[in-house]
Amino acid sequence: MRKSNKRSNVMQAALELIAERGFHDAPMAMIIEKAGVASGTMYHHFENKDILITELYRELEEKISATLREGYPVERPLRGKFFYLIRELFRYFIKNPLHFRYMAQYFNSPYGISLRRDRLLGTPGNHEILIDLFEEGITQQILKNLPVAVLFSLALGPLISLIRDHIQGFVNLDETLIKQTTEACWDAIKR
Amino acid sequence: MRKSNKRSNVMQAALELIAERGFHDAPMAMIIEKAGVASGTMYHHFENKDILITELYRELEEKISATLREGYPVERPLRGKFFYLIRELFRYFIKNPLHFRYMAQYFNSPYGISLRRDRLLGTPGNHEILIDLFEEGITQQILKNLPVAVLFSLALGPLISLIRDHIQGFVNLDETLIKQTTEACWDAIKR
Amino acid sequence: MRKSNKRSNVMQAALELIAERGFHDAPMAMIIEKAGVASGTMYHHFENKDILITELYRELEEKISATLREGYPVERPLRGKFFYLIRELFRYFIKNPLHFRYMAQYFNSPYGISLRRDRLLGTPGNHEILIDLFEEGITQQILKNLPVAVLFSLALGPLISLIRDHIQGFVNLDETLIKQTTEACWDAIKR
Amino acid sequence: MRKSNKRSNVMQAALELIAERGFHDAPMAMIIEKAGVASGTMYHHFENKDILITELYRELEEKISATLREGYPVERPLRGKFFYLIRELFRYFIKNPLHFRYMAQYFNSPYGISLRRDRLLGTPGNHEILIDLFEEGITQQILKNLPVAVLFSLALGPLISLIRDHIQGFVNLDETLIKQTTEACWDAIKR
DNA sequence: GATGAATGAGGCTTCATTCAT
DNA sequence: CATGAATGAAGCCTCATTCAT
Repeated sequence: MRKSNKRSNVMQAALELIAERGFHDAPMAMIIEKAGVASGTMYHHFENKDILITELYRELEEKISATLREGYPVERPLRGKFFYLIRELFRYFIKNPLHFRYMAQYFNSPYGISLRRDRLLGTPGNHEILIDLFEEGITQQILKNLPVAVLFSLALGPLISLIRDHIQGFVNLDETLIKQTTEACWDAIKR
Repeated sequence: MRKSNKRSNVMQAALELIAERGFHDAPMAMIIEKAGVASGTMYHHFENKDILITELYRELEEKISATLREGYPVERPLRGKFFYLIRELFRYFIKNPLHFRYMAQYFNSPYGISLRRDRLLGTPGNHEILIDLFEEGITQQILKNLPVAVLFSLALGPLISLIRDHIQGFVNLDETLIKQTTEACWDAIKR
Repeated sequence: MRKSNKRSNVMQAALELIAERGFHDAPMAMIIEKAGVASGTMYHHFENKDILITELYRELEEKISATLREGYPVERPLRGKFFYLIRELFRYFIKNPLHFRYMAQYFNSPYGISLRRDRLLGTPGNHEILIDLFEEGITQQILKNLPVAVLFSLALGPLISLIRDHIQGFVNLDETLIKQTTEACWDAIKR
Repeated sequence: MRKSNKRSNVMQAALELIAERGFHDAPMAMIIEKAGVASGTMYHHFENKDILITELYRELEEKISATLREGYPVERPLRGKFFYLIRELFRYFIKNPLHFRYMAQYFNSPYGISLRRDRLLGTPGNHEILIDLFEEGITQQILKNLPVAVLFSLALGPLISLIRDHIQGFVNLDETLIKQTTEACWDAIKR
């Protein structure tokens, strides 16, 4: 007997509507209708709109995090780990453009504006993976001796920007381009 | 010929409120009150909320654009021009954090989501400056042979990410760090 | 034969919440939670909110009534009986302030507004005790020759008013003050 | 040009509906409709339902207060002043039963439960008139030496109780009965 | 008897906008 | 140009109640 699927219907509807129309223009009533539930049911599961929005963000974050951890090449050298993470992120968001749009909105709205790591990579788990990576790289003198936040931005800033272009249809990110871009990011951070 | 005082009061109030609270949480009534005008006056100057928002966006864009063009080193070599542009952008947004927040929201909302250059650099003018720069660099084999959109992302993605961190207080972008970051971006795009 | 535990939990929760917050601000869900039962259980015992409210009123009324009848001095003269009733009412409500607040609300709401004796003394039993007392007093020319309703008000109006003040902390009704007040009420009704 | 009569339309509608149906069962939409205004207009004048309710209470209080002060017999002896006040209160509420019902509900709901002087006589002005009266009476040894709150209750408790009975049709308060009742109240408080 | 997810009518309020002055 | 009372559609959420387990 599966755990209430009304709840996940709501989440899916919210994801689609908010990603496509924005927080403002995705009224509760619209989400409710798309989810095929009663309004009371919505509020039975999510106390209010803010909580729905935040909860949905957390769920997406967790999914991404799990994806990245899944095949993380613990054994490979630093460069290999870096390439793995960036490539998987590219793939994930190309495959799940709604997740990208949702998170981008979240981070650029008052909901997420004050979140640390507004890099579409918020899970403590992932965050630490990258921090460890960067710190290790600095110590080993493989990476530039810059604040970790700067390395983050150099590595992930272009990714965010490009995925948006790809979703909007301004670029076509194929595997070759992903690889080349990742290499360019590596050039930015490496010594 | 000074534009109406009331009008600029409205724009300033809108900038502050929207930057800090988001479009969805900055109702006309609130902007009206903060601006110290009557609601009728507001609609006298701006036909509706969308127009206010767009108008404000255009004004900010024009300011940034003017700033960048002002001291543009037409004579210097490509690398020097690139460093100039990136550095001035950093400086501008550090000096005008509300402009950054406003534009970031604009680009990540349905208002601006479909704008071509969602890189806080939307003006045709600037846009062309950078396009020319990149195309010239590719031809001269100074820059990597990548789509211009990718070079854009490599150059401006980190900037956006870092300025947000700086505004949020997660990094402190001083001139040294700005220079180092710009160099790293150059490493990313140069051959 | 003890009535279901759940049932009395519900009644106690309803008493407390309604007395303190009013009918309109004591939703079923809140009573349900405070009672520690499931919503289905609530409706198992009380068909709907109105019935719960009325049922609770009846229960309180019966308790007060029983208290008054318990030591009623059948033998003592009229004045003694009157003093007994007033004193016991004072004592009861001072000891059970929530009962007072509940009943006060009940009588002043559409639920009880049309009840004959809106004097916190609704039971036929008690009602008749007082009616008999007053009618006897009139006949014996001990009490003023006024409509019974007027005697009621002269005797119980001050009581209601004072108990509220006491519960609110504006007066401190000790035994001395109770006695003095009762005497004053007697002055009001006696010839 | 009269001051907005929309506002007073709203107040009148609220008075009638709430007095007759109770706070719960007088939804804003119903008041709005009866007042013949748009919902926005309602909220233009009254921030929310609570404020409407409180504001209405204050207005009624002020009206009563003004009525009592109007012909207050400053020159007459204490007893005459007392009779004047009680009689005028009787008359006022008999003439304005909706005011009585509204205030009774207000005092017995969480809105007014914590108000001092829940004696349908809340204005500082009036309140002081009665306090002065009682204190003077105590000093002059005309009245019983009881706390002022007790004298209040003895004087006004019966009035409240009787007016309700009158409005409900259980008694018919004519001038004779008013006079007799007032005399009984005087008996209660006088030495 | 007991549970709690689900329901949906309806309540309160917001908010962009209009219009008479 | 400026004012601010008025508008009403629409948004968010509550709440008594039901029903399958």
